[in-house]
Amino acid sequence: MQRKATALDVAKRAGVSRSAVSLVLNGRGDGNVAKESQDRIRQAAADLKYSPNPIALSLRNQRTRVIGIVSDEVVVSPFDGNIIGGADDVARAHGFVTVVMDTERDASRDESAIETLLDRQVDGLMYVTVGLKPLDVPQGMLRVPSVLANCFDNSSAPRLRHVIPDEVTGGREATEHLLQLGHRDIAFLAGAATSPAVPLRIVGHREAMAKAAIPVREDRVFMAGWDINDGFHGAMGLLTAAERPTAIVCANDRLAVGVALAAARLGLAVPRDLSIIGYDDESRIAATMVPALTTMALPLREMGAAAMGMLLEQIEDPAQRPASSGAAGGTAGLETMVPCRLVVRESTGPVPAR
Amino acid sequence: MQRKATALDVAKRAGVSRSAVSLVLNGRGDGNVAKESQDRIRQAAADLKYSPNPIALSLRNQRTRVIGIVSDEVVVSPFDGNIIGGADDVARAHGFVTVVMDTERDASRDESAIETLLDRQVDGLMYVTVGLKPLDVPQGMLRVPSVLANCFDNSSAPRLRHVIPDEVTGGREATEHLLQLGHRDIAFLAGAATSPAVPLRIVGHREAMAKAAIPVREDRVFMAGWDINDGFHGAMGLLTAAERPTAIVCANDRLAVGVALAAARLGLAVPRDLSIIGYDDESRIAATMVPALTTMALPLREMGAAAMGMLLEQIEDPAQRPASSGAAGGTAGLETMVPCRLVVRESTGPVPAR
DNA sequence: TTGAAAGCGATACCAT
DNA sequence: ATGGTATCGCTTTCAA
Repeated sequence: MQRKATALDVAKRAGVSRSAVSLVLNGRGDGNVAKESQDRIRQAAADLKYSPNPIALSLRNQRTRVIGIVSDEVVVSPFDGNIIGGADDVARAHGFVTVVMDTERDASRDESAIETLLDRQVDGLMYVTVGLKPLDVPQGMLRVPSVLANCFDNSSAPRLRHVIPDEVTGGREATEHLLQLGHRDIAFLAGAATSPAVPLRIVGHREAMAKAAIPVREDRVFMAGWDINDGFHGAMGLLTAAERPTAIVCANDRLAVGVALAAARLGLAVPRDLSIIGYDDESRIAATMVPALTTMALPLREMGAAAMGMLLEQIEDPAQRPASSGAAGGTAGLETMVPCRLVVRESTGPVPAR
Repeated sequence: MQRKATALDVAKRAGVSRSAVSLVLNGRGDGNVAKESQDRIRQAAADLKYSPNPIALSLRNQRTRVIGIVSDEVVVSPFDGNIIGGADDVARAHGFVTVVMDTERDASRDESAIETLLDRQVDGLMYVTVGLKPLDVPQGMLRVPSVLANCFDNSSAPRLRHVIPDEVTGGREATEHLLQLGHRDIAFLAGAATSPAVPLRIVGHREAMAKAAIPVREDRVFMAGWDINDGFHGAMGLLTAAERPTAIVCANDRLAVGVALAAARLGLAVPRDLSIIGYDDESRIAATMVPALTTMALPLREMGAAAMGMLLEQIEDPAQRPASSGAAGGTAGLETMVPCRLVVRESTGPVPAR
């Protein structure tokens, strides 16, 4: 691997000094370097395929154009990494590179991941989680511009901007979709109480029911868990009771798969006898289910893109950093919510005549 | 963010020169620096929490201790990123950092991702894919030590080492498991012909059948696709025929979900009436299916770890690079196979008495 | 308009 | 045993 061309090589070839090369290639040529020198320099740079060495640049400028992303388990888990995808898109478009460190669900690795990244002089930091969750913000994140995606600062005086999905509206619209189809007895299979998304989605559900003036039966809303078997067992209970709901909202798509399995086992046709709606729009699950799953899609890409946008802004213009803008308490100015999107497929239909 | 301590700060505090600091902190103190100076230096370094600036180190040493990982869609897709997880473990243990760039299934981004990484002076490169596949190795990968994980050099004269799962054995052992349970009429729902894993798994299946002296009915083995609906439709065909198989091997776990859905709809109990075996051991799918899915697990972590191990070896000892070792053609010395692992759960059982 | 020189932070060689 | 100095590649200030 022969060495790359340096600014000195370009300078020699163009018959000028290194400084001239630097000026011209950074657009500060006019008024400093003769027009024809400029042309020769640009030509030489092109000939040699010159591009400045980012390492030297970093050392000199004290900025690396690297954004560190720490994730709880986005990379390693089977969940869609689209938050990171969306973030990376935006970073790349601005000439930044992202480096991702996954702590694999081990919160004790947070600090060290951040330190490693900080040590490598990243210009900014982003923390991404698979599911909505409160985060004990690692100390190090306060030392450079930072932002949170799908999680939020758990401290009493939050300091970091965060981008999260609008779960309440998501929950409400899912139920509203069912209501519009004429359903009145709607069950809600929630996930686990440990996720802050769950109560929010339930609030949305209740709002929709209230607006339609339908009382919510308490035995129709319960924590089930997040997995296929949880959905299966939850649904078996619901569907073998004397009076069964005509529709079930699930807090994720895997629960919905379990529900579908239960329905099939009980000889219930979906959506003829039972409507099912999922949450997440998990790729390779929701769209190809039988029947294809109606679901509330999480705006992962948008969240990642929005978070990265905010971060880059802070980096280019440090005045933007919320830390300095004061006004203690409350997540007010720090929170950005992105709407979820209902994807209607085939697992929901009109309420059965009875 | 006040600036970090530099070697000069340490030198001043210890009352010595920068060179002494460098020597001592790099273990080359003995015989060069007085014992007590050494102590003072180490003390000062500890006091100031000194750690060398990696950027400056990179510039000086022309090695960054960064490994670039390019993936087709490991990050963005809902597939398990454990290859990357395993690779990263090993890298971290050796003081390397990985930076992952996902091309999101757009092969035209390969070269530019590699160039970006090379430009940033990564010490080595690894290409990771979600499924086994032939790869048009990006030119740039030949310029630094590189390795392939879950994919292989598609050229006529392969030059890069690669680590892949032993698919033939995987396919064989899946079928053997069923054979041991007494099944004789076993169907094989393969994925799509575009994946090189498919023919290999089928070869394994045929080997097992041949060893048991059972002829393979051609209508029992076919390309179905990879998704839930593909499994569903494939199984509906198989299970509504006059003579139905007592077991179905699926080329992945989502196919198996589809098969289970079909079985449930047809009133067939699993595994009493039908045994199902999956492939991949997809987390959050296989283990929590109803019934829990017996499946052939891919050794993702091991593959990533093995690949990274080979890569780091090449980096530390350039003589290891296969490019130089010659002996054209054949993937012989370049290929490392890692065995798959059968995970027995509840979707397989003894063949039904008839 | 141009080039020389200082630094960014670290290492390694070479005199002392 | 020790410290001065060149070097990695680049930008930027300052003199000419």
